[in-house]
Amino acid sequence: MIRLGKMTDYGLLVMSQIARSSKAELHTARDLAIKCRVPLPTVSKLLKTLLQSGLLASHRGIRGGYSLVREPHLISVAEVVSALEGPLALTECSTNVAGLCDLEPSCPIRDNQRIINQVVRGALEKVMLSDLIRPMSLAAIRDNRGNLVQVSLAPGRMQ
Amino acid sequence: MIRLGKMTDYGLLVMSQIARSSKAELHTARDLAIKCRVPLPTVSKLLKTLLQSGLLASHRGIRGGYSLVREPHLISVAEVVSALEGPLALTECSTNVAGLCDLEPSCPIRDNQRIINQVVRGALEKVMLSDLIRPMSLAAIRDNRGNLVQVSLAPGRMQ
DNA sequence: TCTAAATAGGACTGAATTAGTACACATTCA
DNA sequence: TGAATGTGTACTAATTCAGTCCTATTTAGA
Repeated sequence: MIRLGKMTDYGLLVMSQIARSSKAELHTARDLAIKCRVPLPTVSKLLKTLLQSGLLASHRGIRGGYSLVREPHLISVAEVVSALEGPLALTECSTNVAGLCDLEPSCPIRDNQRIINQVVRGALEKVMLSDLIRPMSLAAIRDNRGNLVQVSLAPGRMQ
Repeated sequence: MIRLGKMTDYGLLVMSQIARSSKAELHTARDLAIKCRVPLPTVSKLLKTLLQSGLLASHRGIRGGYSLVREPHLISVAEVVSALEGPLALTECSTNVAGLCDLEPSCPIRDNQRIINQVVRGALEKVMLSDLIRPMSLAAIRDNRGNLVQVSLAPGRMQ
């Protein structure tokens, strides 16, 4: 249905792992790799990216490690996804300077993308990291007003 | 931010093109290719896929062509995207039979995916094809109750 | 009944992207 | 000073995707 790269999956996994402990606690790349069962170099790469995006803080040197810069309920899935998928152009045309695209000035693709992006982004902004750290029991997310909304996890076509 | 393949973009474009005329009218692959400025073989491929997904009906032979099976306001973007992106496993693990994944039984990746998919799908189900066929002026989509909701198309980081 | 126009289906290829690895360097603390 | 840890860059292998081509089938009309 919607394609999140493997890296993004791992990233969410790593972030939730960090989110499970107290905010101040430091986690080394090695520890996270073991706990998440993801190869160390890959975790390391992820952590660097998340650091650069300002979602993590790092301490170097022996006894170093990574920690969240905010509480889990203040970090949205949208932020993590944005960080890892990059400021992504949906297709090359989104990055065109005006005039390059021969469908200009009323490029319908571009409009479609804008609409869809807006909708999807809005949806992901409502899911917070704290919603992901209860592995088995989540059945609701927060709506715009912070109220819990039922999420149907009914069996069925999952795409 | 979210990656829809080029094919999906084209697909939405083609679908909206068909949706612009009356439901009964037939459109040949050639016509659609010209109007959408997408290569004919590509359009042809798209149409076949959309046909198999039950979103289009076809008439063979000379004077043949494709038409929508439902009114544009009854076809959601989610349906078109599902049809074109395939019954997509977000990562390989979504298709595993139980036991293959060593993170079982409480695979957090899987749960994350389920949550995110649910949220995104819900969002895309609210955008109908008819919302895409007003290229320049769309500023609102329908919410769960069918009311128009403002969509902020403010300039800014578009991911 | 023949022909042209159109869909149907599958095989193939080149290119782009991504996941993952490796290595050299920098920093911190005991 | 040395060990543990993060930082940054470059590279490679694998996968996926977009796009093309070819051939069969169906239909309408001359």
